[in-house]
Order: sequence, then C-alpha cells, then structure tokens
Amino acid sequence: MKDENNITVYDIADEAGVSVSTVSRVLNNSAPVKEKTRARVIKVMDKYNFQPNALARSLSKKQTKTIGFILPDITNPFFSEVYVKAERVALDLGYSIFLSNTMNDSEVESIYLKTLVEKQVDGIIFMGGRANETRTDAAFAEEMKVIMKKTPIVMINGEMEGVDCYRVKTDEADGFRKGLNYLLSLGHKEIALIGGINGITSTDIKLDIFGQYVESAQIETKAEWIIESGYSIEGGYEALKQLLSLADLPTAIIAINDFIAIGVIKAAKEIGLQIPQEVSIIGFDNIYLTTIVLPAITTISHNYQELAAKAVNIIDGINNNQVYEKEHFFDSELIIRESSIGLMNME
Amino acid sequence: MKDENNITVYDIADEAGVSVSTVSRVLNNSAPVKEKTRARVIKVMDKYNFQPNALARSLSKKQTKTIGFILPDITNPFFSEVYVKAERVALDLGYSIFLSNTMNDSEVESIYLKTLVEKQVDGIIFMGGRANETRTDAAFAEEMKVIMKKTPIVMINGEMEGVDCYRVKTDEADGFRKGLNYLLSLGHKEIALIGGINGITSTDIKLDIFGQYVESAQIETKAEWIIESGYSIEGGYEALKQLLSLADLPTAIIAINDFIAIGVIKAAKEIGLQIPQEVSIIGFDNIYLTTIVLPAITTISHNYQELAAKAVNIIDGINNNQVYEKEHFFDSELIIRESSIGLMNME
DNA sequence: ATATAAAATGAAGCCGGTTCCATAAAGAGA
DNA sequence: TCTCTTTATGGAACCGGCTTCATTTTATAT
Repeated sequence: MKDENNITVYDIADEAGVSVSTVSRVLNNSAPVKEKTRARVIKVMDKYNFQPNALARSLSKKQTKTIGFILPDITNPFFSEVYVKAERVALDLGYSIFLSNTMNDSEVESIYLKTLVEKQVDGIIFMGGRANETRTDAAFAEEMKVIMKKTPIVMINGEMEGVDCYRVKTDEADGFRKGLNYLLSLGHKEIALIGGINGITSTDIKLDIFGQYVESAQIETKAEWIIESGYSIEGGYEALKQLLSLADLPTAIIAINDFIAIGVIKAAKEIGLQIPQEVSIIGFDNIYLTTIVLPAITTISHNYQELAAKAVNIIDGINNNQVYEKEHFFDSELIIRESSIGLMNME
Repeated sequence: MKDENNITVYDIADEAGVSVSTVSRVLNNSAPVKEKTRARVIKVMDKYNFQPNALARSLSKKQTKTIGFILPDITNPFFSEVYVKAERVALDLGYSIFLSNTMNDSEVESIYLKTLVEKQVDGIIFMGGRANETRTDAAFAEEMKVIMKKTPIVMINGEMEGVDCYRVKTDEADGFRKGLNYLLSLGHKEIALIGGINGITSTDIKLDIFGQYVESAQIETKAEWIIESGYSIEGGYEALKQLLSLADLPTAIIAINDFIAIGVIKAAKEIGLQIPQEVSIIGFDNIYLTTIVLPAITTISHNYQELAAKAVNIIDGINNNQVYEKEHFFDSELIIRESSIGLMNME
C-alpha cells in the first residue's frame, strides 16, 4: 500500500515488475530499454502521476539545474529586465533561478551567497553589490574567491578588484562616447554631466571619457556642471534644481543613467523648464520608463538580451565542461527619442 | 586525503574523532553535546569552512526551506513590490525563493508548476495566471488540485473556480468604494470607468460596484464612458483618445489600475487636456510610478506588506503544522495626490 | 562504594534518486 | 544447434545529510 502522494522509483519499479535501475533508465533515457518494458514502466508512472524527486537526483548527480541570481533591487527596471531575459534562457536550458534581492545590504548579500552555495546552485549571476561599512571590499573578494572554487560566478556589468570571476559587460565607454558624439553632432558644446558615484566603475568610466572630451576641447563644461548625485530619480531631481541655481546653464545634459534623466525631467516640468527646447538631455540604459515619460528620453541601450543570455550560457557551459574567456563585452546602441534636439532648434 | 572543496559531515567527524551523529547534533543543535566535544567539532568545521549540503539535508528532512513564487511579469512594479516584501519575510524565516516569471504564458506556467513540485518546494505563492487557448480553466484547476495534495498553494489577489487553495487578498470592493466615495465627496457625479477585462475577478468586482452606484443614482455615467481596455499603459492611452472623441465628457475618471491611469495621463498631455483642471483621475494599486508621473496620481493603496507577508507566513506555518483559514482579506487605503481636485475648482 | 538515573555518543538505516558492475536474455554467425 | 556478441536488466553501493535506538559515560543519591 503506497502513499499515493509520494510515489518513488521503488514504487514504480515494484508495480511494473522491474528494478529501479530500469525505471531510472526510462526516466533519463540513459540506456536502451526494451520497448515493451519501457511502455510498462511509463504506464505505471502515468497511473500515479509520478514526478521524480529533484533533490535526490541532484544529490547523486551533483547538479541541481539551479542558478542563483543576486541583484540589488528587482523593482528597478534596469535589473528586472536583465533578470527576465536570463530567466527565459535559463528555462530553455532547464534551469530554475533563486532570485536574491539584496536591497544593497551587504549583510543580506553574504547570507544569500552562503545559502546559494549550500543549496548547491550550478552557478551564480551577480549584479551590483558594493562594499559598505559592515564589510570591506577585501573581505568580500575573499568570500567570492572561496565560493568560486566550487561554484562559477558570472558578474554582469561589474568589477571586483582581485576577483577573477567571469564577467559579461556592456562596453560602457563606447556607449557613452556614442552619446557624447551624438550631442556634439547636434551642435551642443556646453554640456553638463549629472549623476553617479565616484569610485563605482560605471561612473568612473564615464567621468574619464567626459574628461577626455573636455581636454580635447570638444566639450566646454564647468566644475559646477558635473554633479555627482547617485543613481536615483531623486538624485536627478535635486541635481537639476542645483544646476538651475547657477548663472550659466549648459545647452545639454548627459545623465549617468535613465533614472537620473527622469528625475531631471520631473524637476524641469515642475519648474517650467522646457525639454528639449531649452535644454537637451540624454540618459543611459534604455529602461522602459524612458518611453513612458514625456518627453520620451534619448538614451543608450545596452544589449540586455545578449548580456543576460551570455551569463546563463556561461554557467550552463561550465557545467558541461566547456571553457570560456573570463571577459565578454557587448555593444550598446544610441536610441534617439524626444528629449534632445539640435542647438539651432532651441528656443 | 579529503577534497578540500567538498567537505562532508563524515570528514568532519573523522578529523574531530567523533561520529557523524554528533556532528549533526552540533550542526542542528538538536541534542545536547558535551561542551568540549562541540568545541572540537566546531573547530574542525571552521578549519575547512564547512557548509552542509542542503540537498542532503532537505532530502532527509523532507523540507527544503524553499518557496516558489509564480507571477506573470516581474518588470511590472505591482508584482515586483509584492515579491520584494515576500522575499524579505522569507529570508527572515530562512527560505529562499524560486521566482517564476510566466509572462502570461500558461505553458510556461505549467512547466514551472511541475518543476517547483519536483524541486520539493515547501509552498507555492501564486499571482495572476489566466487560462488561455492552450489550457482551459478546468484543466488548470485540475493541475492545481493535484499539486495541493502535496504542496500548499497561496494565491494572492486571485481566484480560481473550484480550487480551494489559500487566498490572501485585498478587499478590492472596499477599496474601490473608497475611491468612488472620494470622487463623490469632491462633487464629481459624471464619472467614467476605464480599463479592465471582463471575466477577471478584479474587473468584475469593480464593475459591479460601479453599477451599484449608478443604480442608486449617486453616479451618472454613459455606456461609452465605460471602456474595457485591459491593464496596460497603452490601454489607458487608447481609452482616453476614444473618450475624447465623444461629445459629452465626464468630470472624473476612475481607472481600473495605475497603469491605465498613467496611460490616460500620457495621452492627456499629448492632446493638451489638463489634469486635474479639466478632468480628475484616480488609479488603483499605488505602484511607485504614480509619484513619478506628473501630476502624481491619486490612487488606492493595497496593503502590500501585509499581503506578501501573510502569504509567506501561511506557507511557513503550514510546514509547522499550523492551521489557517483559507481566505484572508486586507485593507486598502486612499492616497490623495495631485491628479484629482474638487468639481468647483475645475476650469 | 553501589545502584540508578541522566547525559553523551555511536551504529546503522533511511531519504529517493543514479550508476557501475555483473548477469541474463536475445540476436548473429558458423 | 551452439558459441559469441549485443542488448536488457538487476543488485548494490553511493550521494550527504538526519534520526532512532542502543550503548557507554557521567552524575546523583543512598
């Protein structure tokens, strides 16, 4: 008398009059089974609606078909869109994903990292995550290294000193240049750079390039036009107010990301500053909100799809003994919308 | 000679000179262990950075400390915000979450449902998910019933004919009444209802109540003012354009959800219709975008926090042999912002 | 010091699959 | 019909923990 809600291969084997080995073979198609036998086994499986216990399977196979995805904030479209694509690719390859939302709390990050390893995930995809008071960069790097001995880690658009994990990343330098070149092509020369946090890779890259353009005299800027105001909508909002308190204004603004651009636009609307008639603005990332806001925001689009897909593919590949380069770069693309116009068209 | 990257309780037991039972006791604090022995065991664990294999543990404990969360679209703030809260509560209780994003594809939904059961999750939280061509409601209900024999299912703000799973839900009827009463209190009487899909619970509830207000002559509406236009931003956008083609216009619009309201506002801006000066609008759900858009949207806030927390708590509780009511209702709250003003203040 | 109860520990089986190895059955060639 | 391969199948160990039960050790009371 078996428990109908908890059928095992043994039950199936019993009733079908075969050994568990045979049931396993039918289940995995791992070795030839006589057609008649197979049919008999399958019939019993169907009868009881048999579903093999993945834990047991994973335990012996040493493979869980599970991926851990760590990111700072899934309510942020930037992350959720990458996540969704990754999940889809994972699904196609038969993986499930443990989503781990850290909300930028490095304690939580550590807990999740530990849990994922205990749960024997086949790989970890890592986005964002910065050191803070409770943990030094070095301590974190150490943590990662220990994990990497056992579990492959793929970092998306991130960098960590001394951690030689896999990295898939947008060529942000190239993308940012595309944005600047576009503004130049519209005739803008007086440009402000808003947003970011010094010390974080994506900010540093952009600041550096901006500096190069200034040095070569392609751009004319002022110290007060470069405002380090984080990555949030509020950051952009405050920054514009700050900018407007100055005597001289730029003709264009390049934002570190779309959230900043959205904040700028929100502030502009409140104040009555016309965009793009009085000032052009472009963002970075191409999150879907850029088309919901008015005016729709000109921005630089990452190759989300490829980025996410590659991360999953690397993990899958490594689990199948393939070998990958450590670093993978992806293209970006300029998306022209309504928030930017040529200098001669301005009011 | 042990494999440093794959230490087991046996290795620990060996080196500490105790039995695995003792190691297990130390690990779980499941029985008294002499202080000296415990110290010795812990020392060896630390030395090797031992992390127990959760698969093995789950297999024997018949508990995975894992929850499956199925929802239609994580890029939608409505879902992601509920998810985030659920994840946080889950984390506190020691659970990890498999996030399963169906993108409204019922095939995907079925695959995930099956996978989650195979992975032996301790419970499934379910949001959205409708039948479509490839699967009838009845077939789906059948699927759920089979799963429920083994795995508890908690549905958030959803209903499924013939499926007696746990349900936590916002009292949407009450919330919608709050919205209507508020509009009435502002002096509005000519009101349009935009959005929704007939046949889906949240639409039907609202339509029903709207009808009651019309019947009692508190609201004056017209057939053309009730526009069934789905749940998306585009739906709201198109609906407003449709509304504006009519001779008579309402003084206020109640949207089925915030996305619809955002679409309406987007369309209004393009056309030059002033909100709230020419028409007031209120939404439902209180997603964070309602404060990013201009004007910020008056809306009805669900009790997200409680909703998500309850769902997780029920699953945890059931796994600890507690008993719960099948249905749990939660309050909603009117959030007044800028998109609505009194009739006498209109232009 | 001795009987007795309580605390600490170990041995072995179990959770539910997979897989290696050996044996049995079936098919091929002489 | 009788070997010689192939193909099918079964047995048993193993993955890495947990847990029951039995046994040993230690503490308490007499």
